Amino acid sequence: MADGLRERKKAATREALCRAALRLTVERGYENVLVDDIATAAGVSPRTFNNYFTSKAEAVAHRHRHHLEQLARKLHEQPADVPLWVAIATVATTYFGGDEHLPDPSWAEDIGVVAAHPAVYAEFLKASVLAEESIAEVIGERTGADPFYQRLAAAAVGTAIRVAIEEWRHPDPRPLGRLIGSAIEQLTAGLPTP
Amino acid sequence: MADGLRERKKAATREALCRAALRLTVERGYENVLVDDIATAAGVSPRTFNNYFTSKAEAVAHRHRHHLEQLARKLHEQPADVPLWVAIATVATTYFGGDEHLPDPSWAEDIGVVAAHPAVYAEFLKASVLAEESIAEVIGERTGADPFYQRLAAAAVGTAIRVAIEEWRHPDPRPLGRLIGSAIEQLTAGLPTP
DNA sequence: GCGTAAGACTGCGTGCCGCGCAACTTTGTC
DNA sequence: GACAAAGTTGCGCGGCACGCAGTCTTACGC
Repeated sequence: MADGLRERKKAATREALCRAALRLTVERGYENVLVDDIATAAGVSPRTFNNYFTSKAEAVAHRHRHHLEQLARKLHEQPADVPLWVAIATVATTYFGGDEHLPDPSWAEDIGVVAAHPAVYAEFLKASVLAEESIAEVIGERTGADPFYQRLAAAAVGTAIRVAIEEWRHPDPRPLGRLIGSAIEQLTAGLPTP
Repeated sequence: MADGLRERKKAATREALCRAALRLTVERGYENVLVDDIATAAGVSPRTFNNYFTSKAEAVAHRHRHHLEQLARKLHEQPADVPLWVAIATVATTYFGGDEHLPDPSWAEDIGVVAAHPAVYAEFLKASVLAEESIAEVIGERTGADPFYQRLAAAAVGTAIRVAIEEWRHPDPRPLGRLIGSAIEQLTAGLPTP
């Protein structure tokens, strides 16, 4: 059974844990949050925390992965006759740029704050790469391309979003959606030197 | 003084530490290596280890960063009249593909083995991104392009190498140099769907 | 329904890690 | 040669990740 009570409870706990981890870290700073605090905030024992995440940093970074996987879902829902990169550009700019679609509005800012800690930053990158698997899969469905292309294209998408977020936090006055769009545009143009 | 005894000693210690970390981890597996072991192997006190690296995983992944920064140096040495992406493709394929240029020949295999551990993998990605700063700088010198382009192009190079390494380890029978070349070629062509 | 097996949560205990602190030693400068 | 600056080291501590075993909850066949 893919959707029993068990599964939903687990998903809810994981959700509660990573939300609490991100929120508390934004509020107090990474060093001032104990895993006990996160566990308590999620209504679960400290020991259970490590049944879901292998490190505190991983929990904090997990929401980023979640959102990238949402992106893969949205991409999957795009009509099949839309060219791949048009679909990607559309989804990425609206999901991350269109402020109303995002479940948590301050997310982009939050991860920027949180990723200031080296350990969290590393996990943020890992989360991004893990989510690329989902994106690669969708690209495979759409194009039927070889696995190498799937992974490379998915990685390019992840990279575009990452660089755009970093540029946005620099800060670049342009809105995030526009920066992501610009990054994807330059990539699909073959990165010609301007 | 940029090159006193002090500086050289520090560099030597850092080198010894991350070499030992990588070697021991390849030999015994990440879990079976203590920081004490690494410190001892490098001829330094355990406490000193954390004066150079903030975590064991960081030390293990550091050689990857080192090699990417060597790549940036090689790129810098390329004649200025060579087009950017030709220079990048040349340097990347010869440095990582041409087996004789690499200081440690088994490096590509080693990082593959070592990155099996999630914590190390995260640090491996972080190392890659940190090295991108050096690459971005060189790209800036060569092209005079805006910072956004610099970072995006550098990130694309890092991504191409990462995906090629993962593909190579899958394993794809093609040699690593050729995979990197293919990745860069597809990127500079704008990732057309095959 | 009901019993049983599988799975999840929890408390406890342990070993390792990262780092602050305060000596001590080495390197660089005048 | 003396003084300042920087690096190394031993000590100690708080926290983290996880193995283990017991308890409670969910799933499923009858």
